[in-house]
Amino acid sequence: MKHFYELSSMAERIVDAAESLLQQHGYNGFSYDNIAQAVGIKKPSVHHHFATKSDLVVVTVQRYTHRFREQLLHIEGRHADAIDRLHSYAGLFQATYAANRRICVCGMLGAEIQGLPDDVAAEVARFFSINLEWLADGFKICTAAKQIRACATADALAQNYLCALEGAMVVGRGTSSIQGPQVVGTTFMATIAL
Amino acid sequence: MKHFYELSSMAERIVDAAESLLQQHGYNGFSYDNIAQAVGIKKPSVHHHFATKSDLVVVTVQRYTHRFREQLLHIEGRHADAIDRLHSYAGLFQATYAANRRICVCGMLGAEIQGLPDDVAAEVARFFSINLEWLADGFKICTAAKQIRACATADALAQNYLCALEGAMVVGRGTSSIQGPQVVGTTFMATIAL
DNA sequence: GTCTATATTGTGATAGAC
DNA sequence: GTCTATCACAATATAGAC
Repeated sequence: MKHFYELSSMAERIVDAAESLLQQHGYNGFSYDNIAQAVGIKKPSVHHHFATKSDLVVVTVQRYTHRFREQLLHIEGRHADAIDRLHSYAGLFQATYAANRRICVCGMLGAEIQGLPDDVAAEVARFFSINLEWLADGFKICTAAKQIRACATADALAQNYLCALEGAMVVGRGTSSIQGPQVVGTTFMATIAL
Repeated sequence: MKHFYELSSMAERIVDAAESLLQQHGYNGFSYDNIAQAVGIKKPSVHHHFATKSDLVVVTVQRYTHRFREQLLHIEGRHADAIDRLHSYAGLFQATYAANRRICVCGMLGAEIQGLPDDVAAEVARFFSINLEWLADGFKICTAAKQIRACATADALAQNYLCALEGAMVVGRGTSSIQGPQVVGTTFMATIAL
């Protein structure tokens, strides 16, 4: 399997298309032909770059997770305060949702997880683990610094925050809401504020 | 379109199968042949009961929503206290998730909403509206009775609670967690407790 | 790398016999 | 109500020419 660092420019465009289609229609909702049309080549040419659909999606999720980690680092660079970092975190989901109500790649794949290839499922689990760990670290700092009320463990708060944001994308879509995950994140942070 | 009240026993079994398949694989993840095998008839016989897939799914969601409302009424009958009612609400999601990690029919369809037939999308929106309204009423009572901290509006709390529970099913699946939405609901209620 | 052509299987849906 | 047979099409994937 190719690493997303060594993708040709066409392979990169294919992954771009796959990411977008995954966010809008899910694993079972797009085909190699959709990809082919999106990037302007024929179906078999897509197979030349990614032999199987599961290959393509694994690489797509790996790149998605990698970029997410870059964003987390970016937040750490911009905000010294843990509360500010956690607040900014919701902005990552908001930015995705604001782009034509796209949802998190792993939120979509999490819903579809039964019937997904094992290697895809493993990447989804990895994405959530990374996020839960990052969030838990943030909530630990807030708790230790007494910046939030001691109402739950850092792990439980991390889980709640992530679930609320992922759920906000799904519910927002279901209700055709223009309002995105940010407001849900803001409410959550308000409920645990001192 | 048939109403779910006047379904023959075979039609009922077909809707049972559709509900289960929707919760596990989503709209794009099951076929009429899957249904046929689940209930032990052939594919064209399924079409005899539900002419199109969108017909079948609309009726399935309508019945699902109806049963959910029955459960809400049941909760109101068992609990006089609004806090208890809201806590019980999470149990509805927990029961679904406990059955082989199934997720909410409308959580799944909400994620897939792009590309779904319009009449299906309308039923999904209706499910969420009903739930948000019921929850908002509960949080209004809690707020008025000063049973919770005044940290957000009742509408915002309702939205947060529903999103957290829907998200918990998706994230739980993605991480192969045995722990379900109940614990997320409990954490949320703890964060707004006095 | 890209293409045409094709294999194979699955899909939603219909016709018409029983 | 159920079946066999079939349609028209879309899916993932491969072979092999250019």
